[in-house]
Amino acid sequence: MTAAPPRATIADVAREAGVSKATVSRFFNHRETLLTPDIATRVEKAVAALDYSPSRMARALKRGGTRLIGLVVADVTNPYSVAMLRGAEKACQEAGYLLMLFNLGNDSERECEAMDALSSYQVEGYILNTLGRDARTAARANQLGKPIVLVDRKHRGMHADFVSLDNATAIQQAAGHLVAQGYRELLYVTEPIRAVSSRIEREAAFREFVRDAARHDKTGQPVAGSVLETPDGDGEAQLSTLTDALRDFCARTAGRPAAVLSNNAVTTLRLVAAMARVEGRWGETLGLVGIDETDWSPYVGPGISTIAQPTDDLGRLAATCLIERLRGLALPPRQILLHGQLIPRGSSRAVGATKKPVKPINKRSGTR
Amino acid sequence: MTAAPPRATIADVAREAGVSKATVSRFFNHRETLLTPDIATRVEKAVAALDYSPSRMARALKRGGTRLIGLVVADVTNPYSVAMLRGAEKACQEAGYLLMLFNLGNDSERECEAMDALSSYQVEGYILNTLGRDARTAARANQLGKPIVLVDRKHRGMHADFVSLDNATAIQQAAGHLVAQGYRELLYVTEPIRAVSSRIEREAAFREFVRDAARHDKTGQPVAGSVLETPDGDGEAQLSTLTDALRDFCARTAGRPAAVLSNNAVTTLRLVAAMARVEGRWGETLGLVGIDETDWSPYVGPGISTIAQPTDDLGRLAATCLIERLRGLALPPRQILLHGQLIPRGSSRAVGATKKPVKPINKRSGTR
DNA sequence: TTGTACGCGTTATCAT
DNA sequence: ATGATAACGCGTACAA
Repeated sequence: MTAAPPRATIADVAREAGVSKATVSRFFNHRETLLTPDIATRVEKAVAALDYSPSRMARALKRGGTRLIGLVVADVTNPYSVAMLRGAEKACQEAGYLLMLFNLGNDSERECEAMDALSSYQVEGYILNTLGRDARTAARANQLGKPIVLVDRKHRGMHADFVSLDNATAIQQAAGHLVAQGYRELLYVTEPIRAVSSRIEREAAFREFVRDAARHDKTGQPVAGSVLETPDGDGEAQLSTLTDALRDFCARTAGRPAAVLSNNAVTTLRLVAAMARVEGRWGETLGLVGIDETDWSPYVGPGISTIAQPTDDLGRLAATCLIERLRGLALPPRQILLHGQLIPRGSSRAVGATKKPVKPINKRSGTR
Repeated sequence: MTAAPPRATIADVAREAGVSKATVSRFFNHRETLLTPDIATRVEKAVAALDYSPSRMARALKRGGTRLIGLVVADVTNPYSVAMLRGAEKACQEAGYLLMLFNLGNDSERECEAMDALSSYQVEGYILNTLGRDARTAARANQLGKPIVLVDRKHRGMHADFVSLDNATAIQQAAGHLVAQGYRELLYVTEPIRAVSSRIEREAAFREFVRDAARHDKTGQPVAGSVLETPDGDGEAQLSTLTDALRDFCARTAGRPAAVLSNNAVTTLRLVAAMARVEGRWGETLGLVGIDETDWSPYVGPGISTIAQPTDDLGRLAATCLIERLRGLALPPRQILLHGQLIPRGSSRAVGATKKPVKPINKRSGTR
């Protein structure tokens, strides 16, 4: 086996073609405008012969601009992250950018580490889908002076574009659907809220919904709501706590149609696991609608009703936003919110509920 | 808003500390061995003051070695890919490498494109989880002269390490389990096999299992098996074809306990969708065991029996293998196969079946 | 239109 | 132990 032949350099091509390095460089950067067809083909042949392609490293060093975008993601295991990653990666590729991936594994301590690692490769900008607790990160980020797009989670003190689901509307869709289906006792289950902006917004929207529903009630069947944060961890302890909470909720609301609204896909899955231990069934014992559509939503129990996020669009938009900035767009930070889409299934088909048509919207809200 | 301050360079630090660039460089690369404590602290201060960190680009240009690894993945949407991505990314980070991600979106045409894009950034090696149809890729890859690790799918003609599930054993585990549970009619459902090595191996293993079972049968209840390739596409047409096939299989095997063995998680989900249209239930009408464990396996129907792949280990091993090569390990291509683990659930609990204990092994097989 | 020469930020070699 | 300098591969003034 022969040793690896070193990569051909611009000098090799120049020699092979009998021209200068500058000419070869021009062949790649200004081919049409300032090159003789004769010479161009000579270079072309040499390039093909040596299988040469310019080193992005060297190019970036000279010209600036690595065409690299850093993507920091809180947890690659989260289906939401992957789905939006997919959209972002696609948009980047189309614009000639490549993605450098850094996964936090839900460890917020490593936010700074991630930014630094990415920064040392001169990424031109960042797409951040992170935890948001760490104040140092914001300082670090602003200091970097590179454009940033935040996805799903705002970071306090960070001066950046923001792309996300319209959380308030999504919660209204979900809760409104449940009420329309006849449920009157609502339980909002969320992961520990901490300082995660999307969790804060969703919980706030839920509380507001309940307040409004109570205020405007004329049916004499007022809507009641409460909130449950799932305990930390991932194991048996958490599951049994959740199971107890579900049992408790059932008991507490006996006689009134009750339903659960789930924070996201991770929570929904935990709820499903807990329900498997309760002597009950989604849609009969308890209603359920969860934020985040997944592969399995249609097939678990009677089908889980969801609010589907336009994950692909979110990722695409995040990338697009960033690339616009890289091209020089100088606007104050934008906020782009996309609507989710309610997908009603068996888990929210209350007994004797009135049927309501689905409203399949997904338009972009205004930017500000 | 002030313009972005340009990144501090080694020269800036040198000036600030009143030393030469060489000294600053030494501070980062050979600090302990050849630097006066006095000078070292001066440099340290300057570095902190300017928030300097060396440019990996420039370093790579001079020294070679970008500490970058290219990861080409056939489809980020596939849970298997993501799971192994997670393991790989973690191992890379721990070894000081970063991952550049390229997603093929199941478009094998772009294999070469991916390699080239990654190569232009001077990635030091590749982890490939790709389609394997494209012969050009192998040539391209070998030409690059950089180490490569193949995950899950061999590439004909490609000279590289290979990390994968032990497909033959996995199929034996799955099929053996089904037979032990009393099923006698087996249907192996797979995505279009084409030239994908893992699909070929699994199908071959299935056929072999059936042959052996027939040969050694002494019960008078011989095992029969057949194979079904799912049609291409993703839509309604595919689903109804699959549904018909399932119905047909049920009819054909009426009276004998029948079960389906699924190629991977994607196929399993399609089977689940199809079964939802058939007047039947997994584990009662038909048995089912699928390769790939997923989040939802325990909660769909009576629970889907699976062969769980050690995805995290696979990813980690792939990265580790590659990094060993980068550090100079010169061995002939290795083949590392990991065992899966059977997770029996309701979908394979045949009526009156004998209970068998789970064998929770996951040891590495020999390398060759 | 093409070639020459310099600099991007870093590390390695050679002096000191 | 530290400093000056060349070189890595490339793009771009500037000169021809």
